[in-house]
Amino acid sequence: MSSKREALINAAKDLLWERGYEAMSPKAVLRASGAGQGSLYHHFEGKRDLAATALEEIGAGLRESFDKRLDPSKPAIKRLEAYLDTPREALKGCRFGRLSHEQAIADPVLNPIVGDLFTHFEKRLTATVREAQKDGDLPTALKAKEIALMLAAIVQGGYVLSRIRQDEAPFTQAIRGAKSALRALSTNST
Amino acid sequence: MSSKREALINAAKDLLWERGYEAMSPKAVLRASGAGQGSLYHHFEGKRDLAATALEEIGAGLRESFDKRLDPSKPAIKRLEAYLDTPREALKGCRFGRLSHEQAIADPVLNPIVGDLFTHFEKRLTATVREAQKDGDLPTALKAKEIALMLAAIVQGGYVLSRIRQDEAPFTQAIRGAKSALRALSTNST
DNA sequence: GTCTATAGCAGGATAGAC
DNA sequence: GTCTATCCTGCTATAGAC
Repeated sequence: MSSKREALINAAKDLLWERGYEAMSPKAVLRASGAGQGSLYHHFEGKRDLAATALEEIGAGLRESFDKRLDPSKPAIKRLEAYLDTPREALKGCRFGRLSHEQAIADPVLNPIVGDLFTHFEKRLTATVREAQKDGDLPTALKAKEIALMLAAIVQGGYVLSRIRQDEAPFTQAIRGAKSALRALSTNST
Repeated sequence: MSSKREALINAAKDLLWERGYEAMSPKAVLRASGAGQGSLYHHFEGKRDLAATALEEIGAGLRESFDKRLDPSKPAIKRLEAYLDTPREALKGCRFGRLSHEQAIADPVLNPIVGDLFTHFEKRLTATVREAQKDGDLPTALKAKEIALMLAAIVQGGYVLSRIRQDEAPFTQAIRGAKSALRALSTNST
């Protein structure tokens, strides 16, 4: 069977989060997984193929937890808050966002894996903002897509600020700023 | 004299922006600067020292243009908009923000160079938000520091989203969302 | 100050035995 | 399917001539 295959993928998932793509060396993957060179190149074409497989799995997990957070049982404005309130490891960074400044993000194989998930986020957030506007919880003068991208940017930018400062506080505070801004917009739009 | 020294620093500045720290190889710096190995290791202790020098210069430039943008001749709320409206190359990324997910950001020599500038940004933005509140242009219920970090995060996150999507639009739209949100908050706070 | 030559080491992939 | 041994390349730094 392919017990080593799974071990390799899991090790790659960890290392992609900890170090990113370029700094994820096959050697480190082998060490972390307990597999030998042969297993890696038997199951995968190479580093990029392994990373692609690992990223697909990571993406599936991220998408699932995102969709769960935006489950339409609560009012739209609460779902936006829930998105902001998603528990996140500010100092480790976003598993996908951290790849954004690597060369790998322009790779034709790897880019869609990351990009398609963000497109999904953007669409769902935009629809949710629009719904909140219909509910009278956000001003209709705002463009839904712009607010959606703004919220996604706050999360991604929060990671950046926290990593630079080596402190969780900037992330937490940026998120709190976003939530209180939403609330201030909300109370004035009725 | 040290004409090669300047050439090395300038090449490093370019490469740090294009590729980041880890991917900036001394060999590439030499090629781009036209200098030989000897010059590099004569003027600098090594790659890290060269990068530190280059980052200091980059940081000085960023600080100057930031301070110019927030010059207190205009009302505070306009200065916040001017900050958001700073011309930026969305697809190249922030010269400092792009380092946030590299190991180098935790380096005791390099981190302060980047971190101190962001601390400066945060302080100045916070003071500006507070001033806008006093002017009656933003709700006093908001915490100035949180809004300041939120704005900085939107810029940094905009870069991330644009790089992931390989498209300037997400950056532009996130910024537009922030500006219209500020305006919506502004018209309601008087 | 600047150059070329070279060293030591790690990244990424291949070969071939078991 | 999995292993170890090996290869080639490029990164970072040092040595020593000019």
